[in-house]
Amino acid sequence: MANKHVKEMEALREHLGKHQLKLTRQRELILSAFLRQEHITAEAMYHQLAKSDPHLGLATIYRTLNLFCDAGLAQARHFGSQTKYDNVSHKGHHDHLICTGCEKIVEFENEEIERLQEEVATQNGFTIKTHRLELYGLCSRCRH
Amino acid sequence: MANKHVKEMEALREHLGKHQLKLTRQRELILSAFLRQEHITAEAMYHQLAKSDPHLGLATIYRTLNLFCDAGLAQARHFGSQTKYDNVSHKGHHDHLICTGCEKIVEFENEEIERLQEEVATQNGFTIKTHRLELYGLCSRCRH
DNA sequence: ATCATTTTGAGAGAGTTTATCAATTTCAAT
DNA sequence: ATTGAAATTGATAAACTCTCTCAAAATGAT
Repeated sequence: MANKHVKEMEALREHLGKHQLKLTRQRELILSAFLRQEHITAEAMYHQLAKSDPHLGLATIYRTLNLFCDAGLAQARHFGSQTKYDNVSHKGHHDHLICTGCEKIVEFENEEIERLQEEVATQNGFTIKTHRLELYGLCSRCRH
Repeated sequence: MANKHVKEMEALREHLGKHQLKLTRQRELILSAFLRQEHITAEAMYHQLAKSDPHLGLATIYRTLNLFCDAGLAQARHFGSQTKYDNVSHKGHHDHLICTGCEKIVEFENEEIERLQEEVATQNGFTIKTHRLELYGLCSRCRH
């Protein structure tokens, strides 16, 4: 299980080293669990990990997920009242199709859209660092 | 000032009428203030209106802005921990360029991007209801 | 003007995320 | 392997944003 995520583990180590931070049991555990998901909230991860490690604090989950964001492994997305953390380590940037019926999330990438975004930004004198694109609607199953 | 926003006022009246809701002094006041802004949080509007009407409650601002959303005059957008309400009454749908340096927000529309979004949705069996596209970066002034 | 219904204001309450801090763990230097 | 300075953790309090509650006030159809 651990050897599955060597690359991400290495990326975390590198970030820690650069910022005089330490590698802890909790950080390894949370990274491993995080990489098994596509999108997860801190709360959900807390409950999930409580089974194997009942004393892992919620604050630690939040701190660690934010650390992953700093390290470029995760990306936070705010949905209404909750924040979901996306795994962006192993794949490139991606956008989301979200079904408002069943909450299903489909990821997609579209080169052409990305290119047009750059174009719009340039026209307005902006240099884009990141972006978010979310399409909300009904999936084929929920349309009925 | 009031006669500037006759159309929106009429739209609100129509919504109220259809849902057996009442037109109050507060709703008029908040609508008038809301239409003078592009993007505003409930909290900011609360402080802004406190000067002229110290007893206007925060809950009323929230209730009223949500009412405007129902009426199609406003649209809520979640940014990190805060919710901004956009004025969408007088213009069509638009997306945002956001400067992470000075918080400036530039609106834009791009037909081609919208078309490609539809295409992606169709490919995945989705029917889009709404979307949000936000580009984050630095404006020309903040790049230095 | 009357009165059923809706709305308001003020504060309590709910939900999510961050701050605090003593105790513990990490890791570089012995 | 041991030490010790520095970082981290867990538990809880606190902060923050937004909604709920409910008595008092306002609205608008009659």
